[in-house]
Amino acid sequence: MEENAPSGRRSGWKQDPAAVQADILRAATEEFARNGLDGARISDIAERTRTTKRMIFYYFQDKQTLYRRVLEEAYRKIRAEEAELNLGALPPLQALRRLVEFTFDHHRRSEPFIRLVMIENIHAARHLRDSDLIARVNDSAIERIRDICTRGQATGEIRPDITPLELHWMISALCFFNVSNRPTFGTNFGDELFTEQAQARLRERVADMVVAAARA
Amino acid sequence: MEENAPSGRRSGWKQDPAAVQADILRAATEEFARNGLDGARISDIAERTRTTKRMIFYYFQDKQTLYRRVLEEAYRKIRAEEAELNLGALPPLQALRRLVEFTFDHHRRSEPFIRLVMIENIHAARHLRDSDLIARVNDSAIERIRDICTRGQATGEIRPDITPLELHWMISALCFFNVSNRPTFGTNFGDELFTEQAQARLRERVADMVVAAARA
DNA sequence: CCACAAATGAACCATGCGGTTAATTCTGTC
DNA sequence: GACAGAATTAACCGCATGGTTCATTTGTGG
Repeated sequence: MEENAPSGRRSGWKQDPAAVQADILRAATEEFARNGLDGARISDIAERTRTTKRMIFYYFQDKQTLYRRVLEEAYRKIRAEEAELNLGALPPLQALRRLVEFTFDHHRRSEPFIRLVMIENIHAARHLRDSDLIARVNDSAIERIRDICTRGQATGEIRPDITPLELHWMISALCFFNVSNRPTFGTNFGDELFTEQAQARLRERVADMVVAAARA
Repeated sequence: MEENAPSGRRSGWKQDPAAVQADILRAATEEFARNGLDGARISDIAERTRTTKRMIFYYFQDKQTLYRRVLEEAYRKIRAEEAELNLGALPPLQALRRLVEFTFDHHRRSEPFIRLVMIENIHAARHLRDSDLIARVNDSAIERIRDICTRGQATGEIRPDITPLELHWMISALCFFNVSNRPTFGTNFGDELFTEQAQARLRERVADMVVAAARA
């Protein structure tokens, strides 16, 4: 009686549209992250799939729409991962440090997402702006910091003249750049900062910087 | 008797190859910075020029070569501008602060360059690596900081366990991100941080952060 | 089991675009 | 002022690539 969830187990079935779409989205994410919107080839995406080029246009109208869906999905996934972090139990400055460290690690593990954001910035966030789905997915990121701030400012541990948005900007800048600009930075100045040890050290330096910026 | 400099005044002359090449390079820089390597159209570049598409291939063999030349020229120009800054006269921490503030302002004014670097990062710095011209143009950036460090560490103002490379990384991250990710950041969280006042404030926050990270 | 829709496959199409050909005009030289 | 080589123009080309057409298969509800 109860119908299976669309992409659930359908053993015996020959068709599973939801799975096909998910498969396309996965392949497209890889391809767009690797080569950008213009650089990506639909036929290459198709080859990474268990289906054909035809189906890509069947489920997603055109290249731009597919790209937008990829972007939406990537944001959704990343924010969901971030949401798992529970900082409410920690004292404000410790929570902040933990958030920075987590973000540093998380960004390093999320190169495809970082690259999609880079690509979107090259395109002046045109497609991001077109997407209504994303709009309020990001608020949670700020809310998490706002909570830290209000708690910390109540106890006097955090200076009153800093905003959650500024803190988020700092954290993002340092953690994002570390992944996004590794190629040119490494080429220009060597890869010394990208060994495991150097990265661990950098991680603490970044945490120190942000905490120091917030401390009263 | 004395021949004019290639791109100098050639009034009366109908041909000026050097000027044509410079013109192409200028137009190509605009186009590549705006649309990326794949997004840029040679015909669009030609239209922004006083010459034709054919001449682009005549002077620069193909699209990739043109792009590489654009990249080289952009790096050369930017490092030349940065070199004008004279920090030797200032005490170490003051020099560092001045460097951060300068870099913050300079990056804001150099969006096309920032975008070229973003684009190059998307391409894993492939073309940058191909260019031998650029290799040691960047050393000066590190040397400038190294000088500050050695001076500051001699007097004990600067902590001994920080490297010029780390400082450069911090400065770059904060100043670069401010320009590179403005589109997505603004779209996701609003443009509050990008007003003149907020930017001025951010500029000081960034300077504080870096100086604090360096201070013993 | 039939009708109808959703899903799929193979072959095809239009054209934008990077790059070229070949002929023409400059410019400096002997 | 003729010759050689560089600079320039206009017209052209191949083909990769986004997107489509049309026919066929697969699944579902009556």
